[in-house]
Amino acid sequence: MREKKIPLNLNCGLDLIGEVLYGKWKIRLLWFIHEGYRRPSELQRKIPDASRRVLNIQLKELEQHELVSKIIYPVAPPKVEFSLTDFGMTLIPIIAALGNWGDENEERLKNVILKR
Amino acid sequence: MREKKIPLNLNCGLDLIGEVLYGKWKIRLLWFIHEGYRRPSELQRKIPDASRRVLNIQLKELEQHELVSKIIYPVAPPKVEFSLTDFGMTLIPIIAALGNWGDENEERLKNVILKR
DNA sequence: TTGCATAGGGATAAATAATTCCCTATTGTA
DNA sequence: TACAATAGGGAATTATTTATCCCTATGCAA
Repeated sequence: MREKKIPLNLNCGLDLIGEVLYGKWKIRLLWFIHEGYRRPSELQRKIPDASRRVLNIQLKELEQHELVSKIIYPVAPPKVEFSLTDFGMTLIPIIAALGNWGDENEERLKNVILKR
Repeated sequence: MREKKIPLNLNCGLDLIGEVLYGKWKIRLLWFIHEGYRRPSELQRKIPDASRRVLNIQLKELEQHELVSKIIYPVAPPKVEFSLTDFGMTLIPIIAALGNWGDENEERLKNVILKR
């Protein structure tokens, strides 16, 4: 998310949450961090379909939005750990609900997504 | 969503729900239909920031994914009505949770989104 | 008869998002 | 010494999504 030409909509709760949660991998990042995968390389391995680059970028945005915090250990080779902030933690039940809905409807969803 | 070059990920519930809910206006469309705004022109007026075109496209995808159904009345001028399917209805509590989280954290979210 | 409301599609342009490839640096291991 | 793992940024390119503009059609009201 760099400068936008199209003005932001921040009119309602759905606009607001959209601003911080849009991004192909953000919800999964939050979820995996919550599950205890805190280092960039671990997250990378959990989400092999995403490019390293995008994960870095989206992690940085999550950090700017105060959903995760980042600790850089001054060692070599470098060590970095992410964790959910208290604020980020409040999203976990909602993300769980999203994932559950997807799991519960797996059959049907695969059908309608792929049928086209 | 036309042909994709990048393969779909349908590994977990989060992937699946992402496939049907991604799209800038889809969640809002579902919500407004749930609130009783069923005609395309009404939805348009509720979401003036979206172009007519995209709303049509996203409504069509929601229909293909069986979250909404569409009735075309054979009259002139044309009349069309959308409604949530039973399947789509099961998303409403989750969408409500998303919206509530956004509303409850309005201050903070506006801050972190705009501070940059 | 002009204009508006209805619904929606095609073509194209613009904006945004994500990928790919290549670069820096350090330490430990084969 | 060469290579892997660690973390991450720059540039360029591709993919995807959304917006803009223009078109069709019908019926009603001023």
